[in-house]
Amino acid sequence: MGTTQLESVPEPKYWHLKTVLSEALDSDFAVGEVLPNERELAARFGVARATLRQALEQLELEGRLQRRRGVGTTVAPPRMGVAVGAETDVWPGAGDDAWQPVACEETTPPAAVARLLDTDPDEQVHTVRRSRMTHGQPVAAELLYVPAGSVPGLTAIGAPTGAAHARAVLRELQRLELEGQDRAVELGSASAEDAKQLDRLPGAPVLVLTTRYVAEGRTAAVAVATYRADTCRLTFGETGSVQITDAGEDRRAS
Amino acid sequence: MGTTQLESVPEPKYWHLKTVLSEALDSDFAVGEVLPNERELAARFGVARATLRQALEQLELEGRLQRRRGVGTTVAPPRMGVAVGAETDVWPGAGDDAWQPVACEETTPPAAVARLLDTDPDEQVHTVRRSRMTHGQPVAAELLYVPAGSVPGLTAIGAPTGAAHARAVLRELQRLELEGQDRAVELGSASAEDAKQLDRLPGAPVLVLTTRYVAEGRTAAVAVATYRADTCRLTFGETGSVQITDAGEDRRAS
DNA sequence: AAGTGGTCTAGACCACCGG
DNA sequence: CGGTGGTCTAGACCACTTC
Repeated sequence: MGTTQLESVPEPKYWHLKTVLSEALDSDFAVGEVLPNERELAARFGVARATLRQALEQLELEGRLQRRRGVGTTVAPPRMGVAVGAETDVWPGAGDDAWQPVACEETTPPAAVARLLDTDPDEQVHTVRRSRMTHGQPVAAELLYVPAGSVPGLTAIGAPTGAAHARAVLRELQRLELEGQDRAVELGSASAEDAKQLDRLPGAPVLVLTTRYVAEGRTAAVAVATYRADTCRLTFGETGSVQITDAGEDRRAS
Repeated sequence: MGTTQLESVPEPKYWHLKTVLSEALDSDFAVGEVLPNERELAARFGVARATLRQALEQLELEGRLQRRRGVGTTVAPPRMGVAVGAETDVWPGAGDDAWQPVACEETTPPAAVARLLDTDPDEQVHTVRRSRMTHGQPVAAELLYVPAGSVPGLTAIGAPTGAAHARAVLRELQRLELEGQDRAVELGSASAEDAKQLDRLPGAPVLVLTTRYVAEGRTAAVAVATYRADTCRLTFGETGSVQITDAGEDRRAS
């Protein structure tokens, strides 16, 4: 009879928690500040720790929080805009950007990359691993796949590994005339190696940027770069004018 | 003494599970096939259901699985490439693309958008909600913010809401000469409204594409489009030639 | 009604970081 | 060493879809 239906569609607890925490972050916390630990927060809100963690995970996914084992949970700064292709039609390593070659070896690329390169699935290609730093933090780990045909000058090589060889491959690549490039972005999760390079745990969410470099009418190289999804916003500038500097998640009040 | 340390760095169970399941998906399952339910899978692998779910969540995040409450877990098809800006320098709604206006109302945009538009934080702007379909599925939900100054022809309006008005705003917008656009991509989670429009649960991972349209030397409009991260790969074509069709997650065997 | 995935609990132990 | 977040368990109930 008088049973007033308070919640016809009961919002999940963790969802409501996320909203409450989000508003608290906006009003009561400064960037870099550490939150109370999970056990205390859970007790304070009267929920199980797992539920509280579900809310924290969402907030971390949205780039609002940063959690580090053994340290604590801190308020994350706004995501940094990372330019990808502001320098359009430029070979990797040309504009002496923030990329830094780490190593190089001969590998058989993943099937999907071999398809883009139009090589045999078991053909070995030069594989350059690079690392991108911004503001002192690692933001991206990249694997650049270069078929032997794209770097004909690299025939007599003594030690086909290491950072030195990586630079040699990049140098040879820049001798080709770049005709264009296609890019694609998708969500992924960090492999064990990428995670280490990005200073995150394996499985951390990443934005996977696949770039296909076209020269002499064919695919000359393919780069697969994984960007930290929690700290990065990928910007694609075209006008050369002021870029989007702070769109970010909708830190709404309503 | 003779204690052979089998696992100096014990891999988490859910991580190992994910690998095993991933390989099983490649070899033993076809796209669209339904997996055994979670309780049975957990029993079969000898883990708690929560642990199994952690592995399934990762695989869903990578676009390998699709889970629907009340139905089951199915093998997802490869992500579809969704072109964003293959038609560069075109106003929204011009190329009669897959976008479809849903509604329009006057709102005060989020603070971040107001900053991009360079309007007062509490100034009302036309807000067009659009929906993008591909292959019969909803892939993106967009909010397009248009300040009154960008559509001077819209002064005497009777009913400033609804799909009809949305089309009117887009029509007026196309009278301006588009000079360029900036884009940014980042990870987000679906709001309740976006989730409904995308046929997902609130909080589902989305790729947020923010586009700034420049005309007459200033920002004439801003679009915030949220793409389903589980099913979409955003492609940025430039050469106009063959695009990246299937890069995707590294379905590796190693 | 039966079966599915989604949420939630109250514990436990582990890996890592700092002093 | 103590404190942090990360993993894992064995249950329970709920919301949704399908028949």
